[in-house]
Amino acid sequence: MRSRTAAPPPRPVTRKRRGKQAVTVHDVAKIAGVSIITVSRALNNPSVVSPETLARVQAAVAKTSYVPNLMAGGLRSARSRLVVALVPTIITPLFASAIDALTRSLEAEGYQLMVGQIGYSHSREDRLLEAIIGRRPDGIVLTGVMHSEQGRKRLIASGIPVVETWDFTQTPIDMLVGFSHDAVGYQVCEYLAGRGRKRLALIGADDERAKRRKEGFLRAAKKLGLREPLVHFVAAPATHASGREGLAEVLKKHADIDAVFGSSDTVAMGVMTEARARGIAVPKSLAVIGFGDVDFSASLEPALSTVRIDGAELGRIAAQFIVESAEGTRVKKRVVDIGFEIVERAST
Amino acid sequence: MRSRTAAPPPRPVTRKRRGKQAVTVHDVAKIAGVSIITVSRALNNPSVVSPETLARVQAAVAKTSYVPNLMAGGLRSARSRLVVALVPTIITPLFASAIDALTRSLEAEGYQLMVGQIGYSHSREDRLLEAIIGRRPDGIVLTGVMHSEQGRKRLIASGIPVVETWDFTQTPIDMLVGFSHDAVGYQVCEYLAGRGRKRLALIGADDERAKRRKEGFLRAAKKLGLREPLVHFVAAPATHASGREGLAEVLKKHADIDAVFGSSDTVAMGVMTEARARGIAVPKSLAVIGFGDVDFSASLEPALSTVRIDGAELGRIAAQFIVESAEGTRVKKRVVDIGFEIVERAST
DNA sequence: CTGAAAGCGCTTACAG
DNA sequence: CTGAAAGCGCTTACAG
Repeated sequence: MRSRTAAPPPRPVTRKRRGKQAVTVHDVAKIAGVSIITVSRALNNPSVVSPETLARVQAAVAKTSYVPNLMAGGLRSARSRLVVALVPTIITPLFASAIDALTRSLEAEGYQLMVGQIGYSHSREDRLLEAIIGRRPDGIVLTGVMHSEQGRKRLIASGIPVVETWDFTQTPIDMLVGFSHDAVGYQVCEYLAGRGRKRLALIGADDERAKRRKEGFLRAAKKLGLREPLVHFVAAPATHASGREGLAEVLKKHADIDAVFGSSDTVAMGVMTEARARGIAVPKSLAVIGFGDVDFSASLEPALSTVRIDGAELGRIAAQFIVESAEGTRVKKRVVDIGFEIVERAST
Repeated sequence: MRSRTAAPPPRPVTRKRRGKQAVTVHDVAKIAGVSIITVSRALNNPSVVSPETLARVQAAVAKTSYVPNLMAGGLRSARSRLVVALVPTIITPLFASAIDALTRSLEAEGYQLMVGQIGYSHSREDRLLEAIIGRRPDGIVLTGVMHSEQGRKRLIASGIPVVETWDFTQTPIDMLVGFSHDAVGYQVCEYLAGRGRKRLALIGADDERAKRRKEGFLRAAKKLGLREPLVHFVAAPATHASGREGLAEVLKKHADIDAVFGSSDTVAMGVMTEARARGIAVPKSLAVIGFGDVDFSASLEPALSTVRIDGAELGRIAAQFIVESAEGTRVKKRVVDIGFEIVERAST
C-alpha cells in the first residue's frame, strides 16, 4: 500500500458490456498475469518484451478474441492510423488501380484506407468534410475532387496532411501526385493530327480536369493549323449514353468530323457504339480515342486507343507521402508528375 | 474550494497541438463563457440549451473552426456513428446505387459510411476485419462478400450489427436484405425458353451468387426439357474480356448455342462484342442477357436485356436496419427479400 | 437550463 | 524488461 489513504477501487464488475465485444486490455492483462501497459507493448512493439511474456499475452489475446479499441488508442496517441480517400463516386473505374495500390501500400505500413464518396455536387461537401476531419485521419487523399474554396480552406486549417492526385495544379493544398491534363490534351491532338486527322471533336464531362485537357487540345489544334475542334460537354459524370448523344450532336454541326477524343473510355465506347449504329466505320471514317485505359478498353472491337496513367504508381506515391508525413519525416519532394502515355490501338 | 487539499492544476498552456487542429471543447467553452458540457449539449442536443447560450456557443464554434473529435466522443458514448460497408472491389458498378442510397440514408440519421474493399481473395480478410472491428462501427454492411467461416465467427463474436446484402442465404449472420439468386437463374432460363431459345449457355464469374444462379438455371432447363446448358466460369471478378473468351470457348463445344446468360452486364457486353466480331447476329442468332442493369446497359447497341435489382431500396433498408439496431430498437423483420425484375430489351 | 466529477480504453512519459 | 500514474477529448450520469 502506498501513500494514498485508500487503495484504488477495483474495476466494477457490473460495467455494461456491449455483447461480447467489450474485452479490454484489462481482461487480457489479468489472464496473462501482466500489467495493461505490457499488453499494449506486446501488441505494438513486441521486440521490447521478453519472449515468455509475449507468448503469455498472445495466448490471452487469442483466448479472449481481443481486438484493441482503435478509438481509444487513437485518442491517446493522436495517431488514428486511418487514411481517408475522397472520390467523386465509388464506381469510377478510372481510379480503381490507384485506390487498390493505395490500400495495399498503406496496409503494409499499418494504416487503413477508407473511401468516402463526395459526389460531383458541392452541397454535401461541407458536412462530409466535418465528419472526416472529426475522425482525425492521419492523411486525406483527394482523387479528382474538391475544388470549392471553402473546402480547401477547411482542409488547410485542419492541419491534416493532404495529397491531391490525378491533377497538376498551380496551387496544391499540400502534397500532389498527378499529371498535366493540359499536356494530355495537347499531345492527343498532336497524335490525331499525326494520324492524318484534321476535323476533330472533344466529347465528355465538364469537370475541371476535362476542361484543362480541352485547353491543351484547342491550343495544339490552333498551332497545327487545324479547324477549331468542336466541343460537346455534358454535366459530370459522363456516361456511355453521353458518348452516344455527344457524337450525334457533334455530327449535327459538322458531319465531316474525322476524330473524337472522349473524356473517358466509357464515353469513347459510347461514341463507337453510336458510330456503329450509324454505319460510320471506326477507325476508317472516324478515329476514336479515350482516356483512362480501363478494364474493357483493350478488348473492345475495335480495341480502343486511349491515354494511360500509371494508377498503381500514383497510389504508391500518395501512400508514401501520407506515411512520411504521419511519421514526422519531412517530405522533401512534395509534388510529383507521373506523366501519362498514349496507347495506340485499332480505334485510331 | 472544496474538500480536496489542492485545487486541480489548470490545464497546462504548453500542451502540444498538432497544427491548428487541436481546438477542443475547452477552447470553445472558454470563448463562449460556458462549461464544456454545455458546449457538448449545444452541439448534440441544441433544444435543451437556452437560445442565448446556443448562439454564444455557435459563435465560438465558428470563430475557432471547432470540429469535435469523434474518436473521443465515440469512446465515451460507445457510439461511433460509423458504418462500414465491405465490397469485393470499389469499382463494381453493380453496387453503385445501393452504396449511394446507403450513404444518403445513413447521413440523414447522423451516421457516416466508409467503404472498405475486401477483395475476392480471403487472404487479407482477417487483418481487414480486425482493423474494422477495432474502430467499433455501429454497423457493418456486407455486399457480396465474406463467406469464410472464420470471418463469420469473428463478426458474430464482435457483437456489431451486421447486414448482409445482395444475397438470400439460409444462415444469415444477423440481418439480411437481398434476393434469391437461385430464383434469378430459374426465371431467366424460363424467360429465354419462352422466347424460343433452346440451346443455352452460362458465362461468367465463379462467385457464390453466380453459382446459385447457375443451379436455378440448370434446374429450370431440366424441368423444361432443354439440353443441359453449357457453363463457362472464370475466377471472379469477370470482365468484358471474360465475356469474349467465354463465348469463344462455349462455341468451341457447341457451335449451335442460341442464348447466353452473363454473370454481369459487363460480361454480357463482352459476349455481344465477341458475337459481333464473329458475325453472329444478336438477337437473331444469339440472345444475350446480363445481370445488374448498370449504367451503360440500356444504351448499348442492341440494348442489353438484363436482371434489375432495386439497389436504392436495398441500400435504404440496410441503413434502416443499422440505425434501428444502433438506437436499441428491436428490429422485428430482420430478413427482407427485395426481389428482382427481368428487363427485356433488344438483345433478346 | 447549467455544471463538476468521473470515466470510456487505450498509450505516453517517467521510473525502476 | 516491466509497471503505476496521468491524460487524450469527449459524454454520461448525477446534482442543482
